Amino acid sequence: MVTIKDIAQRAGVAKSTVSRYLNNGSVSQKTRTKLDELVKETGYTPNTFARSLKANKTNMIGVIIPRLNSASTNEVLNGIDEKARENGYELIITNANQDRERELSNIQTLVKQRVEGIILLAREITDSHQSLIQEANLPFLVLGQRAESIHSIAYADYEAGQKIGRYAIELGHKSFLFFGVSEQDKAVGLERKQGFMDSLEEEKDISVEIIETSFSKRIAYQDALKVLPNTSASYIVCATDNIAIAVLKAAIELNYAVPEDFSISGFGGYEETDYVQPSITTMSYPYKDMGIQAVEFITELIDGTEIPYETLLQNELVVKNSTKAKRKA
Amino acid sequence: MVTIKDIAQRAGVAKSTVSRYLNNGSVSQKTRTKLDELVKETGYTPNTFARSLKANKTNMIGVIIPRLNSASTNEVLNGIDEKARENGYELIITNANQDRERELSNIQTLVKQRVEGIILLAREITDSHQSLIQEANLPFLVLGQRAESIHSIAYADYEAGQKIGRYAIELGHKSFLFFGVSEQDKAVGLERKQGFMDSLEEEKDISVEIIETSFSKRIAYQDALKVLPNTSASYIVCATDNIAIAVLKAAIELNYAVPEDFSISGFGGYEETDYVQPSITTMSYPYKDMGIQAVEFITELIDGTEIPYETLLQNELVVKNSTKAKRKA
DNA sequence: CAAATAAAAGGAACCGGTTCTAATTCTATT
DNA sequence: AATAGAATTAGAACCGGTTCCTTTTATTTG
Repeated sequence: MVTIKDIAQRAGVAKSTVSRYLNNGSVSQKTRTKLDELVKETGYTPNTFARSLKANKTNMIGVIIPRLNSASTNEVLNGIDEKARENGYELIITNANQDRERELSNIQTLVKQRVEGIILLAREITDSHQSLIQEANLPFLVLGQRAESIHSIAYADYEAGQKIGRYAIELGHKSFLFFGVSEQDKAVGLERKQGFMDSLEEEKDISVEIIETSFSKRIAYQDALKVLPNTSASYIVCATDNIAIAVLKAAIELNYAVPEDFSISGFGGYEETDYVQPSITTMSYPYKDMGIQAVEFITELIDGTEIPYETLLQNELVVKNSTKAKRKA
Repeated sequence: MVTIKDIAQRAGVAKSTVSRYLNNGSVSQKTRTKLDELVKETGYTPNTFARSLKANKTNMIGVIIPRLNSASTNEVLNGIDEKARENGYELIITNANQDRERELSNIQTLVKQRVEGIILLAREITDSHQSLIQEANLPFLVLGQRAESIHSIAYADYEAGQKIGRYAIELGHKSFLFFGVSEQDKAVGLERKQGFMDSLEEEKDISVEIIETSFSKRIAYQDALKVLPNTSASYIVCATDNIAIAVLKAAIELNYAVPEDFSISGFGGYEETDYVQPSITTMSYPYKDMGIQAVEFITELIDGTEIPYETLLQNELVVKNSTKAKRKA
C-alpha cells in the first residue's frame, strides 16, 4: 500500500507538504501539478485510520436495527442511508436480531468503533439501555419509541390509534376485536391500543375483546384461527399490518368474507397490504421521513446544536377494501 | 477519553507493559491485578484506530447490497450477520440503491475503510466492476451471480428454471406466459428463463409468450393488467415471487380464477407467497445459507486458503395452491 | 536594490496503540 | 553466595497521517 511518505519522497517534498496538498492548500502550482500526477499514477488514498487517529473524528454513524427482515426498518434505513450519504457520513449498520443483550453489546461495539453518534431503532428502552447510553456519552437518538432523557423521534401512535377508532365508529361498528402485541413495546403494544380504546370512550353499547398476539405472521395466523370462530366482532383492529395480513389469511381460510363478515385494518402502511385480497385499510407511517429526520438530528447533536428531546411524526389513514360500513342489523 | 498512557502512568508502568497485559500476557500477577483494577475503574477501551493502524488489520468485512427493501437480501444478510459475528468480524453494510455508479463508489469506500474482504450481492457484473475489483486487490466474493475470475456463490438458477418447466409439463400445461426481467441480470433474467425454455425443448405443441417486466411489483402489476386479457396461456411463469404476487393481484382484479383459469408460479420462496390468496407455488432459495457460506468463504480467502471459484447452491420446488393440473380440453 | 512581507516548504511532535530490543529483576542451581 | 537462565519490564521506534512552528523562497514596495 502506498503511503504519504512514498508520495513525498517521489515528489521530493516533505510529508507535511503532501498533507497540506491533500487538505486545505497553500501549495505552489508546480508541486500541486507534480502531486496530482503522482497520486493518479499510484492510486494513493489516505489511510482512514491514521486520519481518524489524529483527528479524533471518524465520520461514521452507528445504526442499530432490531431485525433485518422488516419492511418498516428497511424504509427507515433507506431514509437514513440517503441523508447520511448527503451529509458525508458513513454508516455502520448492526443488527440486534431482536435480542436485548445483543442490542446492548451492539451499542458497546459502536462506541468502540468510535462512531460519532448512534441511532437506535427501538422496541423498548430499559434501564440497562439508559445507563449504557449515559456512559457512552455520545449523541444518541432513539427512533420509534419515546425515551426519558434521551433524544427521540417517535410516531404519533396514540393519535393513530384514535384515528382508527374514530374511523370505525363512523362506519357504524360497535363490536371490536383487537389483536395487539406485548405492552413492553410501548409504542406498538401500549399507545396504539390506548389511543384506540380512548376513542371509543364516549360511545355507547361498545364491546371490545383484546387478544395479545405476536409480531410474527405465523403466530398471529395461528392465534386468529383459534379466535375468529368465537368472536361476535364486526371490526378487527390489528396493531400491525403483518398481523392484519395474517388475520386476513385466517379469515379467508375459515370461509369468512372480508369485509362483509369482518372489517380488518392494520397499522404501518406496508406495500404488502396492497397485494393481498382484499387490500387492507391501514395507517401509513412516514418511515423514510423518520430516517431522514434522524440523520438531520444526529448531525446537529454531533455539531453540538440543541434539538427537541421529543419529536412526534404524524401518520394518516389509508382506506382500502378490507373495511366497510356495518350493515344495519 | 482515557488512553493507554493514562493507565500506564497511574499504574506506574510503561505503555508497553499495559499493551502486553491487554494482548498476549507475560505480565506478573501483581501488575496484572493492578491493571485489572484500573481498567475496570476507568472503563478504558483501546482505540480501534490506533490498533488497526499498527496492525494493518481491521477485522471488518464490507457488504454491498443492491437495495434495502428486499426480502431475499435480508435473508442473506441475516446469514452473513450471524456467521460474521461468530467468526469475530464486524460488518459494514452499504447500500447501492440499485445504482451502478453507487455500487462502484461503495467498493471504493469500503477499500478506503480498509475492510479485509468484500461481499457483493450482485445484480450484474460489469467490466468496471472487474477492473475495480482487480485494483482493490482484496478478497472479494460475489453472491447471486457468476462472475469470471472472481470468486462467487450463485444459485442454480438454470436448474431452477428447468424444474419449474418440468413441473408444469407434468401438470399437462402446453401454453405458457413468462414474465421475466432484463437479461442484464444474468441469473434472474437469463438463466431462469433459459432453464425453463430448455426444459420444454422435447415437448410437442408448446407455446410460450415472453414478457419482459420489472422487479417492481407496481410495474409488474400494470404490465399484467395489459397482458392477461389477451393471453391464451394456462400457466404463467413469473421470474420472481414479487412478480408472481403482482400478476396474481392483476388476475384477481380482472376476475380470473387462480389456479382454475391460470396456474401461476414464482421464484424465491418468499414468506409473502404464503399470505396471498391463493398461496403461490415457488422455487425456494437458500438465502440464509448463502450468507453463512459467504462469510465462511471470505474468511478463508482472508486467511489465504484456496476456495473454489464458483459455487452453486441448489433450490427446491414448493408446491402451493396457485398451480394445478390443466383440465383436459 | 535592499528591506519588508507574503507564500511555500521543511521538520518535529503528536494521535494511541504495538513490537522489538535491551535492561532489570527474579528464581534456581551448584 | 555467585551465576546462569528465565521472566518481567522499560524505552524507543514505528504505523500513516495532521499540525504547529520555523526556515526558506518568492514577491512586493519604497
